[in-house]
Amino acid sequence: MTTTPTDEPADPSSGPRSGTPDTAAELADAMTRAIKRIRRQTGWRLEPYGITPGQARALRTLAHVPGCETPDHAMRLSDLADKLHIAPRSATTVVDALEEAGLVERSPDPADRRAVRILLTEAGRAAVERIGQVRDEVAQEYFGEVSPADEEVLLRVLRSAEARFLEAGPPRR
Amino acid sequence: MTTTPTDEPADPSSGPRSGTPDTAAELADAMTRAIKRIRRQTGWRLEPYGITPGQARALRTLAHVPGCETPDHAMRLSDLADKLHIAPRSATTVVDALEEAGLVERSPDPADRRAVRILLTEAGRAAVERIGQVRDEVAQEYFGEVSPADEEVLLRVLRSAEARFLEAGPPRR
DNA sequence: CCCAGATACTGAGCTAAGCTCAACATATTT
DNA sequence: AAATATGTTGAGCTTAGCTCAGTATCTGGG
Repeated sequence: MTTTPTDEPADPSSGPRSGTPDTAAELADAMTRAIKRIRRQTGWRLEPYGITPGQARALRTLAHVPGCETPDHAMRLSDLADKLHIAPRSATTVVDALEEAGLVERSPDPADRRAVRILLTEAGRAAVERIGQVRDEVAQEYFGEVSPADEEVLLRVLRSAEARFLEAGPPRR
Repeated sequence: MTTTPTDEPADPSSGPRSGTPDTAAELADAMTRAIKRIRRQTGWRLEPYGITPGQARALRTLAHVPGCETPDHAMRLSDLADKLHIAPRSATTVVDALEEAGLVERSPDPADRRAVRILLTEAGRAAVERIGQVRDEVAQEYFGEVSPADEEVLLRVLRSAEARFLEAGPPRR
């Protein structure tokens, strides 16, 4: 949502001048377009490796937790579901596919025999590596020309907006 | 893709300092998180009106073309498909739903009897209005506290990155 | 110690939103 | 006029989600 109607064509020269009340919306739109393109590019470049966008998300999520190699720190299936904002049952399917592809393996939780820990395999770690490279590469192509000073502003602003949002209560609905 | 693994929890205080080679990727991630949250919020707030995210995209796209009230300037179904990056056949289904909901109506193209022009109905225009309001509202909540100066930087950077991208050849694949 | 209720996963079957391929009507070119 | 190209849609498939119910296990109160 808040998707800009004009995706590709959008000419960046138009739009409200800063300070206008709807600059925020314009900002969101510009970011939406950028992210959409970056995601599309990234998806395309991972296709040759047989990694789908959904798998990439899952792998990155799994790899993100510290100690994700060990059966007592790696994510549980339900944790993965939470992070991905999908139902636990759906995470089962995602993990099935990853396991099928040899990128991940289920390991019993040492402390809770109901639970399953998801461990990255060697191939899984390699995939995460590739995903990171592609991600960096694409982002670099898109934002590489931005001056360090501007980058600094961007990051600062995004982070503070994020912090404010998170603070404003847990994701309400 | 290029989706940040840690969605909600991501603490904005971590990450590479600016200037680091992968700042660009960090930027993309931060933007991804922001956009995701904005989209989710927007979707939720449109639910009560019975407007799905997909419909909102389509409506905004349709409303975007100048003269979209007249059967000889309004979008054709295939144009809509292009803009939405979906197959023409899929646009048929989207339009079916919108027509069903009374937000849109098919009108024969005066100049090409194969083609169909998609006109917004009165209700359709009202829906576009609501969508715009919600979009502004959510964006404002997320980016409202950003100083005008920072906003200016953000928009400038996003636009120039966009321009550079578009210039770098039509959406390659 | 045992049981009632909570929790972690998964099987079965559904839905939404995309897709392709082929049919059909109409345009355009030769 | 015929051949080819274009715009839309019917039929049927795929993917990524969902819920609901079932099984296995854990945990807190008696």
